[in-house]
Amino acid sequence: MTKPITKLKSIEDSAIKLFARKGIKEVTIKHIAKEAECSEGALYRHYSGKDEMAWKLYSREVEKFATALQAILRGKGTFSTRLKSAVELFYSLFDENPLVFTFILLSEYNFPLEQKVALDGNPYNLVFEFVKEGVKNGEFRIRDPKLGAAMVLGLVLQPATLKASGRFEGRRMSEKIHEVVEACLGVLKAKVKKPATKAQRHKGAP
Amino acid sequence: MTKPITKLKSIEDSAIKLFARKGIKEVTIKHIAKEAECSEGALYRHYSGKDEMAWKLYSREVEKFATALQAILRGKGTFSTRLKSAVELFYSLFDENPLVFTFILLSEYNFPLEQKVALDGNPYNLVFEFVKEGVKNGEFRIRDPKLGAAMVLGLVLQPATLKASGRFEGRRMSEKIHEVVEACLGVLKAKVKKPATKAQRHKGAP
Amino acid sequence: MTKPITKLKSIEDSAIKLFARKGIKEVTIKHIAKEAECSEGALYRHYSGKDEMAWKLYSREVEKFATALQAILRGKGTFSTRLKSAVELFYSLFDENPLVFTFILLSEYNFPLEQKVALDGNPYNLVFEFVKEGVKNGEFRIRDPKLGAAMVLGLVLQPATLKASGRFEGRRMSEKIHEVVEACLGVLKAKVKKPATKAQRHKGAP
Amino acid sequence: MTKPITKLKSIEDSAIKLFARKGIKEVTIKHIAKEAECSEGALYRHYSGKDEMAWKLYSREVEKFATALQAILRGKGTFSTRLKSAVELFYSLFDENPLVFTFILLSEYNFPLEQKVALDGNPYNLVFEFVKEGVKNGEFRIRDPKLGAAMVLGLVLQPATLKASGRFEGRRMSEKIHEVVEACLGVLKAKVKKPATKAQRHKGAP
DNA sequence: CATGAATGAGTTTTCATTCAT
DNA sequence: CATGAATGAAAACTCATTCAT
Repeated sequence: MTKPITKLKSIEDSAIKLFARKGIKEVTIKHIAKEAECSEGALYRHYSGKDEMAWKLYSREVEKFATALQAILRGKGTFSTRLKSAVELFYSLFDENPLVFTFILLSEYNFPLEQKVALDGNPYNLVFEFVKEGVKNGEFRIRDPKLGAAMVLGLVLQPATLKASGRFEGRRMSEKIHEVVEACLGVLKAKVKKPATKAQRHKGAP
Repeated sequence: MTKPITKLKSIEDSAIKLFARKGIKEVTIKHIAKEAECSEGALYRHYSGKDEMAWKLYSREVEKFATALQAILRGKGTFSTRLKSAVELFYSLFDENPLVFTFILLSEYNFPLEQKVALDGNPYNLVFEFVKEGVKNGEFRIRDPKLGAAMVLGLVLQPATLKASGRFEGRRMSEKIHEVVEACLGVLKAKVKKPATKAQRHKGAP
Repeated sequence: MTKPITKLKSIEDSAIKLFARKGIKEVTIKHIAKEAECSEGALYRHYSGKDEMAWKLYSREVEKFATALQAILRGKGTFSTRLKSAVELFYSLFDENPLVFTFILLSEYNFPLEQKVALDGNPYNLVFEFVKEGVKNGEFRIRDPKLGAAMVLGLVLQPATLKASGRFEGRRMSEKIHEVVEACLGVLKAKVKKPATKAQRHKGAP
Repeated sequence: MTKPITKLKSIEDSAIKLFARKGIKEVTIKHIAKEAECSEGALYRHYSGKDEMAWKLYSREVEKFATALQAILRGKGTFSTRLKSAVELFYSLFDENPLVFTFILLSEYNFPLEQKVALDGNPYNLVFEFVKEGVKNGEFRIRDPKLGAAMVLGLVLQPATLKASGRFEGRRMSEKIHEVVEACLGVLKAKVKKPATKAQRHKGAP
């Protein structure tokens, strides 16, 4: 019954690992087969070819993340709260499985735009929509929501990207959540939720 | 003596253009030769191969930019002023020559880390150094300068990257300078230079 | 498991044949593939390239021969007897498989010296060692063993080389064994074993 | 008047040096031009191409040597005396200009047989003819003159070849003349000229 | 004339995919 | 089914030779 089924898992893990390290184009079927300790032909039992595999893995992981992200961004709470949860989600998942996120982040430009745009719940779109809503709602007071989304995206991703490429020390991205969220809220000119603690008396636009 | 009549320029321009549009790996010698209207062998008089060419072009352009960036970041004026000039520099150059910057931004991950790190005047390092100085000087009050540099970098680059990949409309990046600079200063918790309006009294951590 | 059905043998045989006839440099992958009736890519499953293949085939054949030669030269019997056996070995193998030996003899100078010298059981070294021993033992009375080894080597190889390059007629090198051995013994100033006929009384050093 | 004419000499010397070290096929026009410190096109002023140059240099040097060799082998004196002079000639010239002889020895198999055979005064033919005459005359008593010529050739060339490739120490081949000549005479079963002095203690001409 | 960049045909090499075993 | 050798089309690279300057 519980027979190990196939080497699919091993193949996919190996592929993601190698894609993350060297880029899709640099990785050959031979590499993957070696890493997964299986034959070169094995891959074709599960995918029609290398390109399909790369795209399937990419979109699967992106959508997995996007689903969680969407739940948060479209969820309850103030926009600021949701933003914070989103960053927490991303950095936690990144810490849990840096290879997957490195793969996602670095493979971004290996697929034609149309494909990516068609992705159900493209993260960039989610963020953009979220910012737009926040602005409409009045909680974010940034002028250009599209620019705001782009800046926030870069602000959150860049530290992770540097970490992925080894140029950012520190054990876990999670440690940075507070500062990053604070920065995001500043960029979006979020209303200070509670003048509560004297903390975060941020950026109130005039 | 004798005239150096050469197709080098044509080859390099063609290569950068194609690299920017399709990615290094997707571009073949044949493509470049066709675009440059020369033979395939011509390239090899100037470079030992495609990979070397890509790296030489990348590092040349990065260093060219880094030199200008350095002059600004290490120049005179308050840190905030210099930051503004740096963003202006980047977005103006981007507008002037989007292909070159697209090439740089999207090729980033096609080179092994060691190579990039060894780059004279690596932009990330310049920004990090700049932020650190700004913090030491007291003009920036962000806690973690390394994180700050990463966030600012992402914040500035991401809109350009989206533009480069066609997902960010708007004619010119230059139009965004003001908002981006403002965001950067917020992230770094810059002291408000002139208590101009009473605006921007932000982010003082407790 | 699964059958290893391979064209390796065919590729190697074809390569040796062609290398022997036209020289390594003149032979293209295309030639080999055609002769072996396989695709050009097939070679690369077994060797990293043409040069590696040539060297591997060369060294394999040289070492194969060197092993047999060593067994004889370090074996039992008088030095003269062993020398005779060695010549017999070489000429018999040459007759059996002229292509292989032609390949070896004519490819000699296609490999950098260091590679050849590193060859396990380099035939020249074997012969030199053998002559040195023979001198120490007193059976060979030549003054300069290194020179002796060189001369004997040339004496034995040159007729074969001429044969290999088509300038030496005669069906089989084996027919020449007796005369060649006699010449070798003379060169090395071998003690006359049995004052057999009064022949061979030449070369007697005082 | 005495203007340096051309770089022909420099080109030829460079070519011979490189051919000797790496083999004709391995040497490119670029190599030669660099070594000769001239342009790649310069060569074509003197030769119609690389192959022609190689053959012209080869045949020129071979014929130069062959002419001298012929004068000796067809000259006066006993066959043994002439043989001695021939070896002296070869080893002296080799010592004077090892690169030229290395080039000749190693390039041997880079030209089609027909070309070489057509060479005026092919050294192998000269030696063969000489041995045949010596046998007819009765001074050499070897049975098979063709084999004898081959063996003598190998015996003389092999030490030089090893020297050329650095596997034979000793300052000069000339030092070996006596022993080599003695060996040659033994191989050819030369009549002892004068049982005279107690043995041939060298080359005294009659 | 000399130069060295360009040519272009030929060669080597790569590698996703197929398929006989 | 799994394997890994073979395929073959595409890509990269080489280099003798040409020729504009």
